[in-house]
Amino acid sequence: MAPLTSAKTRPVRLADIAKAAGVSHGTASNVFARPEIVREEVRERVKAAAEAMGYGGPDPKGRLLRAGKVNAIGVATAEPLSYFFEDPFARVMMASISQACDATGAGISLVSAANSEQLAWNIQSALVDGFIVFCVDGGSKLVELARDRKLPFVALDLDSDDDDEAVAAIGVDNIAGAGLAARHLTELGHRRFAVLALPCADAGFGPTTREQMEKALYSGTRDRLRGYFAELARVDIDISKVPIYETTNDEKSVWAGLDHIFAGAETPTAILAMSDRIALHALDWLRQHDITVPGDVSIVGFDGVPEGAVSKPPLTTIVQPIAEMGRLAVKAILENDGSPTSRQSLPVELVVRASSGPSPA
Amino acid sequence: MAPLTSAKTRPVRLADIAKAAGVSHGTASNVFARPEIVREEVRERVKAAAEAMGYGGPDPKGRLLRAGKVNAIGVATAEPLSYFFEDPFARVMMASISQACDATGAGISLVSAANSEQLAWNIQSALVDGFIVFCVDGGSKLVELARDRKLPFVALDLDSDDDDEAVAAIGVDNIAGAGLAARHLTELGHRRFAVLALPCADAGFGPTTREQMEKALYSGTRDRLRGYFAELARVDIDISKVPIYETTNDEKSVWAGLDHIFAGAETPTAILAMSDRIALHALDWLRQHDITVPGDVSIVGFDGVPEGAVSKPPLTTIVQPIAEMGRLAVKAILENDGSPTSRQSLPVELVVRASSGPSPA
DNA sequence: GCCAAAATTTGAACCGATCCAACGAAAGTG
DNA sequence: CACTTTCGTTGGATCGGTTCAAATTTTGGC
Repeated sequence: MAPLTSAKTRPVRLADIAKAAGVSHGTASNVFARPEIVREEVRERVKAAAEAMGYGGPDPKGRLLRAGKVNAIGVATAEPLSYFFEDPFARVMMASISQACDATGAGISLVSAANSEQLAWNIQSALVDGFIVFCVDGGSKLVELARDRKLPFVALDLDSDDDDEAVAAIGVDNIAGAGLAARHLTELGHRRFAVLALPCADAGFGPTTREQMEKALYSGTRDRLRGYFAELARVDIDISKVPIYETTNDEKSVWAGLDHIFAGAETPTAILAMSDRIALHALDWLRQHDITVPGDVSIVGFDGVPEGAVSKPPLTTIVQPIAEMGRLAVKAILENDGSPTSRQSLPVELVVRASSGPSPA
Repeated sequence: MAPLTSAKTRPVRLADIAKAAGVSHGTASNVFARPEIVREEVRERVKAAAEAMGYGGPDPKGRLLRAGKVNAIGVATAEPLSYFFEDPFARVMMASISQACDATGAGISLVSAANSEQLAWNIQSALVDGFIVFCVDGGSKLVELARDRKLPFVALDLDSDDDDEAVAAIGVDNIAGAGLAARHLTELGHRRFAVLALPCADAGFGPTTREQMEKALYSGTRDRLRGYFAELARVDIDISKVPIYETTNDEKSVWAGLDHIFAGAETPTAILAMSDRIALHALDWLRQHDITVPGDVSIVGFDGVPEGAVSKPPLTTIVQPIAEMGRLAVKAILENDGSPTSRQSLPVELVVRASSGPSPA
């Protein structure tokens, strides 16, 4: 084949325009990186050559290798990428992370490890200066992978049991928070409880037990349950009778859970929901079944997402300092050069709104 | 200074462990990239060396340069990064973009060009295989920068006037959509209108005019206005009397706009809101001022965000095929090797819900 | 017009990997 | 035993830039 035009249009490199302009590539590089140190005449010549050859500026790929810094932080989760835009908790967290990044000019790379095949690879090949790992589920595997990259990283809401390793982690005291929720309801006179739990095992939902929940993948789940039950036990409620329904944090499983719970003879007057998302779906179910909140049933969520403030009725919940957590996480990545800092546990707060009231009993 | 331990802990490179294991760097590379072609004994030796020296696997920076593909697409906007998580329209769009990316295993890099200093740099240095540009505002500058990278890119909702250049763009027919909204209201008998507009000039809000709006930075704004007025004029409404209030798409400016509009002697019975976000804020204002919707005032939004379906009352709006747009955009990036494809205009649809009704007059 | 100082430009080294042609050794074949 | 294959390994080229010490040109002073 004779060269028709130029066959494969191989992208123009800096070296090409250097040659075309008759300067060394060192000078060509300077034209783009530090134009002020290049004589004007030469600068114009190089720029003209670049223009003529359709050169789109120095390729960041090349620069990266030398500079070392990507100027972006990776946010990793074991959920699909859309989790970041659909889950209320994640959204609030991401909004605060992104504000912190904006302030410093850093970019954000979203990396998902939803299927375990790509999981490892996505994390291993992410071009980032550090990781923030969302540990909602399958956290420890993610943390391990992220740590193997030897980059600065922070785990959000890491497994509290997992502190054998010195990893930086930012979380809240789930046990105390759950205790707060339970106590709020017992103080209102409730004695018949039900728990709508976050996922425990892989991708299933249905009634479960305390023993089962102790194996939860994500320790936040475990800790919240422990917190609930410690408080209920404290006021002599027979915790063996409290139904626990494991959900997948979505409408379908929550509704199935409530179908199940309210099918029993002795229906609860108080529901402990492990996330606001669960609680909000529950509110929908209760409304559709003409069960008044908080008249017939009280419900307390967990997280403190903005939607909870405008739901019908507004949700009593345990609010996490989500924005603060995001800010701290970014700060930890950007200021930390790799060495793990200590784990931080932030306080949670009970915010009483209209979804909880005195027991009807 | 005598070398205490090893001074600056320079990160371990593949070459280091190759030396330590007594193999060539080619073989060391194979151990990680294609372990099956390396003899087991050697493989183990190299892995052991890597482990011992704390090597975190091949650095993607290096690989990138050779491989060329980043396996991530960049999503750019002139808004702050948090826009992606806070704006309802952006969220829905991002959710669909991220689903498409998940399906192909691509990552997502969020790049913001909120302040014009970083603007250029952030886009120029983003490590991505292509760009999806959100053109809500300041679109053309962004598009220009993105195009200069000579990477595949797609503009979402690009300026309709800007088609002098062959850029791939995916958008909706804003004029037709706005026309649909206006016609819906005129068919309900409305004659007194007000328009709550999207930002037109830089970062300001207040009453404005049609002439002013023609200069809108973002042509979607311009086109929607044209669509509204073309329809109103068609049914002989005196469009010179229709107040236009420019908002910044947030609560404060929308409320100020309504304060302004309803302070006048002849209050409107129908409000054309250029975005659902504006419409939803307006709904709040109207409720607080005991103006019933749609009894006293009808309102029609634009975009079709999910929140509109659950507002009080549910919002009549022009829905854009947001998910479809996201899917097409990702497809265009991933399948396109750089050459711009044609612009596509997707159809919009009027969805009548409860925020619009017959004129009270 | 000569020399030192200042301003530019050069070219090689480097960033951290992957890829591949070539080579050596072990295994298989006649 | 010489002769192909096959398998594993090597080392150099390459990706596309940045950086910096040294070389070169300009400028300024006298």
